[in-house]
Amino acid sequence: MQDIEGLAWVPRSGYEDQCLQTDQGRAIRELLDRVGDKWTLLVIGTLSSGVLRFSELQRHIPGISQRMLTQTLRNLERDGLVTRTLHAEVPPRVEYELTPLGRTLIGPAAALANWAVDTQADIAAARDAYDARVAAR
Amino acid sequence: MQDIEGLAWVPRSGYEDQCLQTDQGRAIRELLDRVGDKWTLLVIGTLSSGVLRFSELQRHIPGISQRMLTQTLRNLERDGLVTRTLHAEVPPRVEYELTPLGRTLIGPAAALANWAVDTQADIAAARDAYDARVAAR
DNA sequence: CAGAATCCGCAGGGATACTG
DNA sequence: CAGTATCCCTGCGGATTCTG
Repeated sequence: MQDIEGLAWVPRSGYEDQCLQTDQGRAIRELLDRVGDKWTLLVIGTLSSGVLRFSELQRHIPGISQRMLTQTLRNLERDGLVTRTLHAEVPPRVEYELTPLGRTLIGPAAALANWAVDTQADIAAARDAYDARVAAR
Repeated sequence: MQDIEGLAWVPRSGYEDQCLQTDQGRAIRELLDRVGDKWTLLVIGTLSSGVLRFSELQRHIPGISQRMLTQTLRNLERDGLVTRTLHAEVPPRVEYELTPLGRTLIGPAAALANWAVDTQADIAAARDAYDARVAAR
């Protein structure tokens, strides 16, 4: 863990320095590289409820292809956020589960998801107003 | 604001129902559509420290092009997260600022950014271990 | 200064077919 | 069942040029 107090996303004395050029900027980039794609957050959200096997995951996440589910799970496994357990049976059974590290992402991610839900009405209204303003011109 | 208690990203009674097929799934999609691109979170993070004009924003966010800054700001303005104030001078001066609604995003987004910083060492280690395991085979 | 418009490369991701 | 491999296409975003 490293100290990030001076880099948090909050007002500083002013904004004279370029607060996003260093660690904070990199943090955001890494974050987006890791969970900013189309499926990762959905997979994590689905796995937050417990262990699931491949086909179950696919059924829980409508629209995801085999290819993308595999790819997403591999990346998560590589990052240490998900474990993959292959049971040597026939037919094979593979179970996926969030690691303790992966579970630490649930809180922040859920907060952001809840933000999306809480603000959707306001944002839709703002959008309509904006579009009306543009159309009127 | 609508009730989302039953849809939060937490363990439910089990996972027998498809928790991501409805509101929660849509929330994540909308979230990613809105802030999942390459620059939006960086712009919001930069504006969290106060009012900035176009050129200042561009200087504070290394690597962003005029095109993408403009586009990002337009979207944020349209969603009601940022205000654009054109001062009728010559040369023109345009100032951008987070709206109260936009400011509500700072907390959740910062939490996620901090997660990225806090976990980067663990994730890098997991990655190295994974790659070593794969290379050894 | 703050943009609008245009061109273009390439990576994310969908559809499909095949395999241990 | 749980993948892998291949093809293909869309659109994100960079570079450049032009304007009020």
